[in-house]
Amino acid sequence: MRYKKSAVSSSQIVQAAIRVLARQGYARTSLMDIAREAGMSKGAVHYHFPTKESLIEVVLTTATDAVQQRTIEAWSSGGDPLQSLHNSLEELWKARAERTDEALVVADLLAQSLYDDNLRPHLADYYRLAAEQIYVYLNTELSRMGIKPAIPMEILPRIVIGLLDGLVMQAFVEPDVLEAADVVRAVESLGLALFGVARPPA
Amino acid sequence: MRYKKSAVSSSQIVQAAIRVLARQGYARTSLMDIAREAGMSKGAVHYHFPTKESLIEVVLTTATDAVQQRTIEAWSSGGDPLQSLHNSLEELWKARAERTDEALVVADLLAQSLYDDNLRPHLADYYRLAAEQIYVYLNTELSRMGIKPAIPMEILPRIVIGLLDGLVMQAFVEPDVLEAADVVRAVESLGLALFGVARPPA
Amino acid sequence: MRYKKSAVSSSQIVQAAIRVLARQGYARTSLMDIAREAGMSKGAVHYHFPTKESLIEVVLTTATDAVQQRTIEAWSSGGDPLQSLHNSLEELWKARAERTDEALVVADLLAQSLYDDNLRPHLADYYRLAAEQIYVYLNTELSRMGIKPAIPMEILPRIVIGLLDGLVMQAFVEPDVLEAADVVRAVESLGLALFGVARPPA
Amino acid sequence: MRYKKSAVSSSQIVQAAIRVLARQGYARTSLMDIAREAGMSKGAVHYHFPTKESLIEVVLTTATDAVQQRTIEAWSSGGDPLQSLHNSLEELWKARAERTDEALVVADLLAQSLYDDNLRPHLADYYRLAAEQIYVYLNTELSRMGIKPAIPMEILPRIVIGLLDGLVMQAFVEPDVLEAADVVRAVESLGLALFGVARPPA
DNA sequence: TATGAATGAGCCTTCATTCAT
DNA sequence: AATGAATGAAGGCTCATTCAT
Repeated sequence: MRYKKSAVSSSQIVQAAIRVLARQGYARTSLMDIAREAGMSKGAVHYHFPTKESLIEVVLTTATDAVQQRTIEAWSSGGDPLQSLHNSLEELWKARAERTDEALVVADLLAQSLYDDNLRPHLADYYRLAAEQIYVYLNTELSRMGIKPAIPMEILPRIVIGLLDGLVMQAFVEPDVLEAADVVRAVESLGLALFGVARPPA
Repeated sequence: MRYKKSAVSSSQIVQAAIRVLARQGYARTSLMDIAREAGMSKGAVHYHFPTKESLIEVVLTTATDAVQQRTIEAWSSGGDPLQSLHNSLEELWKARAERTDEALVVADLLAQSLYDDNLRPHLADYYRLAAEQIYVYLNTELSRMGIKPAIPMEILPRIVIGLLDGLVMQAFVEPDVLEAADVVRAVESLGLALFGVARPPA
Repeated sequence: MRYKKSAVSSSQIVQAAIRVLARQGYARTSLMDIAREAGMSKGAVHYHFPTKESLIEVVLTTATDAVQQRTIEAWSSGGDPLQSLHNSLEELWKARAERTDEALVVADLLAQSLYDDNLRPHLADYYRLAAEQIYVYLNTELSRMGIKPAIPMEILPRIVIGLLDGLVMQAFVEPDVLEAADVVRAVESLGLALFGVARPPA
Repeated sequence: MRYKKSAVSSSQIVQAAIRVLARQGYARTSLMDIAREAGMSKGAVHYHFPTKESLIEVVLTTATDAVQQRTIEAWSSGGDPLQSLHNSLEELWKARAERTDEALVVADLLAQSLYDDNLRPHLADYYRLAAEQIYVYLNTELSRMGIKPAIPMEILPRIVIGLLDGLVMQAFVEPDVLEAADVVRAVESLGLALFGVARPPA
């Protein structure tokens, strides 16, 4: 009973932290802010997470998991391969660009991780996992369609992720420059071009 | 005379700030760190830049300018269009991925800018300028080669920048996963595929 | 049965506290440290000792008792009076200087007691008891030997204690400066000189 | 001019710290207490002493110096050797037992030093210096008087210091048990007994 | 133009204590 | 009799900022 409460409080804190971080960014967020958002005392936060770093680590993995989780489902769409690719790309993009709290937190902590040795491995994992997902998906689909990509399959997933992440940052900085439909269509064209397949008319 | 000295000190501070920020990241850098690196007192820094924000703004524009400047030269290579494209892409990549102080600072402040209304416009400018450069270049080259891209020319530069920026973040997080040659070759293939041109053998 | 268990836990806590205090000193010891050493929760410690002060008081009396107890036996050696004195002094010294946990705790809390009105009386008792012991012993021995000291019998025990305590602090601060044999011999000479008796050759 | 101010403030802080420590003891004294006593902000204290430890170190050396300094003068009394010894012992005692702020601080930090590796060396120095002073004095006086002590000259100063320090702690714990006159007379007798000299009648 | 000194708000963390279970 | 959870008051420290010189 008491243990359950701890788990509940613990995740309340993490969720609160994600909300505050999404709103203010890491550099401007104090434990007090998080405690207040979680409706607890500062002491309670420290009871569950001995240091700020330990909390942020959990926050990061939680946020990356959320972003990841949202895309996993998108891969299994089956049916028409072209339509499936389209849907998957769209979800991949939305999961990052829709300014969900988790996506914002990942983007922010990504920069932090450049200088924080505890954070960096988590982001490396995040990239690796995402790359794997895409690799498996593309490998299946492409062999199903009997075509070979123009660039090595090992690097292709990294390209996809990089492209999306980089575009997301632009979208965050200039919200009106990039529209979802345009981006998806462009990425799609790009992907198809690689395999000598013409994009179907919009 | 006095003005010159002031300008010298001022830029010494900015350069010192770029070095320190590249080393420690924004969230872990204090004005004291910067002053020490610049060989001055904290008071002197405040004399030249009334607030920390005002200094960071100048730092950001200086850093983005440096990254920008490095690529401008790359565009004018002329000669064989394919070779020219290759060279330009390579320089574009290196300017971001070589972990120069300026590139690191831009990557770090990019995240800051999500929560800092003073910083964001500068990054928007940076993106806009880079996109314009690429637009002009591609427009010229493509019409020279008489081909039309498969995706709108308006969005194409954004794609290129996004792709490179996104890949750079991965390279920063996992230094050994992406090698320059691979990236350039892949991006190149990607670009060429868009225009139905096969990449020349390595 | 329940009482016994309580008493057991209670004394476990006190013993754990003595160990931790001997290791870290009062100023650096928290109730958590003590609870952990005792293998209990913080709440359990508070169940047995409502406040930290109340625990420390018991710790102090326990520690002084232990130091005291160890010397009591030394007094009853009988036999050759000179040899008896020698043995007693030696034990008196060792009980304090051997860095037993209890001796360290007494030394540490002695300083605390200067500012803690609850602790001071306990130390006063400790001194008084030790002085009494020595008084009784010396009185018996001296009258048995038929000699009179050169300084008042009332102050003599205080002198002995003071001498030993003061030397112990030096020994604690500089472990290698004072060797047990030297100290005992010196104190012995001192004592004997007071009564015009030459110390027997080593 | 500015430098002087710094030195002044710095020593104001140290003096304030000594007053507060003498009043409350190390374990109960915060930097805020010291800042308030010094009439400055907490930040100012940290400006002059980066850490609490660094301040305490200076406080300790200042306090031991003060205690030391007070006795140095006492040694040079010249004249009748017995009277000189008496005066010196009296001053030695008073410097410790009169509850001057410095003496209290030394007594308190002495216990701290058992667990603080930065403090211990300072106290070792304090003991060493005091022992040396006494050594030189006694050596001169005794050879002037043509007598030899019953215990080794190397250990004799340690005995004197230990005796006084130990008695001081008793006096601090039980202010009314030990009176200065009694102590001095007793110590004097003790010293003289060592050399076979009868103490002159009070 | 530059410095040393000082401020004060805020930060992360520790800790004795309370309390429901 | 004991625990896990939570509190809230300090505590030491950092830091952007101000100011007299």
